[in-house]
Amino acid sequence: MEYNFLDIEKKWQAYWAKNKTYQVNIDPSKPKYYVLDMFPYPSGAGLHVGHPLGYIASDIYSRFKRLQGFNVLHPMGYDAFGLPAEQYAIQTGQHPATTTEKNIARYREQMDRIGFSYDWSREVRTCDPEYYKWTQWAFLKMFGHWYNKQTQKAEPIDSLVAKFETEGNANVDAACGDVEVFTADQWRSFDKKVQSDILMKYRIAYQGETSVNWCPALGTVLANDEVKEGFSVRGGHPVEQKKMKQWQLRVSAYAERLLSDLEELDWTDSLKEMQRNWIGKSQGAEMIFKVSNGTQEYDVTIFTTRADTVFGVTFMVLAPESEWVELLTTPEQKGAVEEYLQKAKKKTERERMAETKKVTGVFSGSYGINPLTGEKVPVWISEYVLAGYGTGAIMAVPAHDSRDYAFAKHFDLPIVPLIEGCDISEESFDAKEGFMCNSGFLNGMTVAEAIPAAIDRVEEMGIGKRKVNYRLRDAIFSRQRYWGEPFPVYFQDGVATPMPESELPLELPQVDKFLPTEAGEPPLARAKDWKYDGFPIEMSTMPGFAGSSAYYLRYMDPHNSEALVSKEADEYWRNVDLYIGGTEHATGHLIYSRFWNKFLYDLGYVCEKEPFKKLINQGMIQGRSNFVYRIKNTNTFVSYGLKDQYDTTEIHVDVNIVDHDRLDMEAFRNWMPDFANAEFILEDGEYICGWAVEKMSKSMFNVVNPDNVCNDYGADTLRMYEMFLGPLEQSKPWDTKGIDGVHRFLRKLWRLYFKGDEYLVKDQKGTPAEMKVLHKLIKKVQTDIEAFSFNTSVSAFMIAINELSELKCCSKEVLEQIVILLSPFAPHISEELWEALGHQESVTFASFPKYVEGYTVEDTFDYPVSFNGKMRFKLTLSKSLSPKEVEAAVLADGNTAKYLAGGSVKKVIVVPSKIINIVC
RNA sequence: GCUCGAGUGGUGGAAUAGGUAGACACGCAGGACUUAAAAUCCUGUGGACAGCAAUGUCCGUACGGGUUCGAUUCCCGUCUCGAGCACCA
Repeated sequence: MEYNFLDIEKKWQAYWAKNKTYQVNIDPSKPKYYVLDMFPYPSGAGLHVGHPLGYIASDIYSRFKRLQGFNVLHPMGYDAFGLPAEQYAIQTGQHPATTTEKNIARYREQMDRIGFSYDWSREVRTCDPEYYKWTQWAFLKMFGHWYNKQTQKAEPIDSLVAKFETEGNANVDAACGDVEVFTADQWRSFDKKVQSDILMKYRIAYQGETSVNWCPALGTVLANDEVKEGFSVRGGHPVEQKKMKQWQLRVSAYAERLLSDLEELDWTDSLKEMQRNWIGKSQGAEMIFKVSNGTQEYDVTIFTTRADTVFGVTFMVLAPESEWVELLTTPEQKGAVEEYLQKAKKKTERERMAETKKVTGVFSGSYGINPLTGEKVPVWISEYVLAGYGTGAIMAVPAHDSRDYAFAKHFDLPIVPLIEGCDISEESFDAKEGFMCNSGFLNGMTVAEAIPAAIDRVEEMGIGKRKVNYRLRDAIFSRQRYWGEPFPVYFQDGVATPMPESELPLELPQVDKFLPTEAGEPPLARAKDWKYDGFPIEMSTMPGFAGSSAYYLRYMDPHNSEALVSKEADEYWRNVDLYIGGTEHATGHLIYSRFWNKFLYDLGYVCEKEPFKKLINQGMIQGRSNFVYRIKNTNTFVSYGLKDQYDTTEIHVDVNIVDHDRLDMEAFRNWMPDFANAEFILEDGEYICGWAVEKMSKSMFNVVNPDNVCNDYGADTLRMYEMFLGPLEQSKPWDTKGIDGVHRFLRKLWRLYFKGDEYLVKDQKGTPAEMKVLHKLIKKVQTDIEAFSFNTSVSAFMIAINELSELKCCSKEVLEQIVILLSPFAPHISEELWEALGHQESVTFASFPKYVEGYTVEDTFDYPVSFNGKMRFKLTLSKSLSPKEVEAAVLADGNTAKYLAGGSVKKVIVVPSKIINIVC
């Protein structure tokens, strides 16, 4: 029997499906382990070789954990709502559900060929009404709750209303928008609309006017993490700032918990750091400056992290969008200010970013009073102050802040140094070091001492207090699109009202077109009868991250129609033990999901406060592109080595018609009509292509399809090769030519069991030499898998199989365990060999072998030797030598001695009071 | 600009509580078996120098320093690449 991978893989994939080998159920007698992949968005292009990398790693780990006796939950599903399907629908008129369905079928087919051990009975799709029912349900819960800062958790909105009715809102410490203080009597006197507007400012899911990232080309708003450098992540269209009324999630309320709970997570430092930066905690103080516009005085609150520099304030700055601007602009400055505001408003986000170094601003006409010095300072308006951070107003200290410095230089404002000996002639001194000067009672202190001292004084004076600010903003939750979850909310006389939970799911309505209406309303405005009880239903839909925020919970209990997840399932599976996916979700999905989980935790629906215990970011697999070189204005192509002798253009060539960088010239002529008559200038009779590592994409003609690899080499080879390529977390280029080595390994393995039709395995014990190879391998594979170092374990397999081949190993005892060890990596061939060894049941249900320490250690001999009568050494030798010989070796040359005793020892290294290596 | 991470043969990459640098694999070169090819197997393969040879010597982990008997590994500085954030007061 030859190693016929095509038949073998087909056979076992069918077997697993038929026997439901990987279906799991709650089993309290076994420890659980939950391994999750970030579910894919099923795009029309299908999977390329890079996509399954993480899935293969998680599959290996899942299979490993099963062998160790864990009850492993390893599900898969589809993040199926999203822009590409909708854009395709706009172009073709096809319903997004149709294309999505088709793409999912294709993904499934491709995944099945690789032999994953998913429990497909638990599959979820975010676009399935039975699934998004629970997305909508969570939204309703968020709508029905507020965040109590005193208890640091979400509480029902009814409890808030009860408080308002009895004592007003003065003692309510909530994460909320700007609300005036009112008494219980006032509250009761408000009409329904006013009450509803006030409550809206407290809700965790709320509707509010805010500056949003508006993408005209896509006709929708986008979240901060969906925008990169002023362009949409999907499609790369320009994005501008616009004020709009939008649904939002009060993620900011959870900022502190999202930050502090990072500590207990087993994530990479870099990923935690990214989240910390995104949350952006900064400790400082708020301070009140009296500001007068000549006729009236106002209290303007500013935020600063450098309270110590208050003696160096020479001006103040307001954000253009700040509400103070209108109040503080004097009649004389009105014209200039308005002109400036107009200009600033017109700029897109992109332009603002491109001009960050350009200093712009305008004087308001008002003056503020420095509360500590009593000095009068001018109040300016400038774009460099952001309305959305802090209070939208700052005290400017040009000597110690580079932005203030640039502004002061540009508008010729005074600069007062506050730190002894600092040089501020060319740039500001931003470092927090040195001793204070020109600073009244702070003089002589270090910066570290002065900051708290200054805040203490400000608090004593009652003109400010300590304050922590976060950069994390609330998530904008509506999208003006069709292909997403509808909001289960309708508007009764302008009051947003939640639908009853019994109405869920609120299904997406049919529409004639997927475009916004001519009036600029979202596509849902096209739906007939988009009404509830005669009232209009919200027309935007939820963003992509809505459906992906709690999918890991749904896998625990995917068919439950009564709850997102039953108590029993939640308490058994708890949370994800191992999560594998790309780093691109660091500040999006992984923040939202944590927020969502914490919210449900507050409400008691889930029992763990963090969703993903351990997280690994797999690297990207890049493409390896090939090039041909066309001599300009001809149809002649010159080989790589000779291209410098001509004036050439580099052209991407399909990697599938190139083998080992040698071009198949006939295939090239047939590839595209343009090249039908191509002529070649060869070196040594071959056309050699150039190459480069680039992103794997259609336009670079470097896409390698996993189906082709499975056809040519088999899924087991693909799986092992992807792991062999390099460390999981590292980006690395795909290069098909290296795959032969892994394939050869599998064939060599096969030949240990079969030679032609002859079955070689004998029912006998392993020899000591064979047992040593086996147990070293067991130890290596186990520690490597536990450390996610899959590339080195593949190497270890290769070495072990080479050694066993050399030993002509035919022991059933040894070869059986080899199969178990290999089964996480190459499940198909393992099943086949396992069956050949006489087992009825799948190798999935075997147990992971235990190594015996005695077999895994080198043969060593310890010699206590004293040297120079002073030092004492312990030598570890790999060959037996007499103490005399060893002593001679050490004495031969003090520290680095050389000893040639019959060729058994080459080098002796002696380290005082340490172990010494002797190499044979 | 700030914050992380990384730089090792022709290629992908091994090896760090400091101890034979280049495991394993690809590629390349040579050989065996074949009419031939495929497949398989064997040998060599960082660089320089010396030798008929076994072998030996020196240089080598981005660059420059430091600690150490000993540094790819630890420390300081420089350069390059990658990722993230970016007027966050």
